Amino acid sequence: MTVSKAAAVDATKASRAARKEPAEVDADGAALQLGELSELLGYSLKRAQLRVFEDFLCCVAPLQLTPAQFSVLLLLDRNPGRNQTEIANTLGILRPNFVAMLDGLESRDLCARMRSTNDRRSHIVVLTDKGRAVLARAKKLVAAKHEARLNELLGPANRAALLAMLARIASEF
Amino acid sequence: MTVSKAAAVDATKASRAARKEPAEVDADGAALQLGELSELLGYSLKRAQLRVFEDFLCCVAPLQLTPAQFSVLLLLDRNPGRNQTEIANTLGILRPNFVAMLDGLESRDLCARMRSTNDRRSHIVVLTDKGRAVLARAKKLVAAKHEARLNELLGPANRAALLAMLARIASEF
DNA sequence: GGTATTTGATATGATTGATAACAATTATCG
DNA sequence: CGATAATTGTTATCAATCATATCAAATACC
Repeated sequence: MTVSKAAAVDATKASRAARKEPAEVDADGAALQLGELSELLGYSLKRAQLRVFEDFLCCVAPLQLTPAQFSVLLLLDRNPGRNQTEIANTLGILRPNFVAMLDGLESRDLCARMRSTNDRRSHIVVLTDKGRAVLARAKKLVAAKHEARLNELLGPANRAALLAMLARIASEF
Repeated sequence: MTVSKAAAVDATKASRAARKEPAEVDADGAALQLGELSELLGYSLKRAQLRVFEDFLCCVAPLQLTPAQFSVLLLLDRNPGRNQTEIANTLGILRPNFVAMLDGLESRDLCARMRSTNDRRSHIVVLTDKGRAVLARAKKLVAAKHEARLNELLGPANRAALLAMLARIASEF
């Protein structure tokens, strides 16, 4: 996936106009035929996912948050008092990889690790005030710019149906 | 994305039963609340995409093909006489990264590079007989095991609607 | 109490994605 | 024609993601 923190710095450069479309014609007159590729669910899934993440990155660029970072903040806000392993597991992030991720958020004072009093092995991860503020702003940006555009493209009913099917695939496939 | 060639070797290990579900309960009784995360289209999109690729890898494991490799073979079959740049561009692969990918396929005798007679800079990429045979077998596996299961999960109408929306997002968002 | 497990962390490797640069070839245009 | 620009495949290189093994501290289990 292309959701680098570096890319977040100038995510606007990835705006639709300047970007090179995958199947775009190349001054050559004949675009290639996707053929059965367009019937492959996985292919369209990946393409759509890349596009959506790209737009997310762009919309939240002022706050310098990647989708993964945003999901961590959301989860921390919703589930106070949890440790690193619980947060990471819920998001499908491996514990070793979650360490550096938390380091990044903590160095920006968006969250903090606190030793648990019950179990002094675990670090309870808490949102800081700044973290809550950034999350609130991010939510607004996502709702107003990102999800709103998707709603506009698909229509509310289709969007809901899409979401339901994706969730179904993720959990029942 | 986790579609490594190494993973393809033992993709079966990723079968549903043995895998650790992201939001699975951890012997601890309380699963975390996803909250607004479950309303984020990008989140479900990514989750579904990972799951679908995982299953694809598993279904095509006997042929040792990743989704990306399969897409290249499909494209070569459908668009004979094209050079590396055209194939790579269509799939959204950067030219430098496509070199190693082609090396892999060519070393397995699934395709071959031929110098173009018109433009001696370009390499026309052609499917070999073995490539065509592997592609044919892969198509059957994908249709019978992979796409069939998705059809079963969603139903044909929903599957078509999902595909249409994803394609819409990929191309118009 | 002694062993096994869990938690956070480090190190490390593999894979993917992106950019710069280069040689060979071709296109452009004065 | 001939110089310059552009294109093609390639290499090198870097950043980011993902995965595994391992470790010390703390806890759980018998």
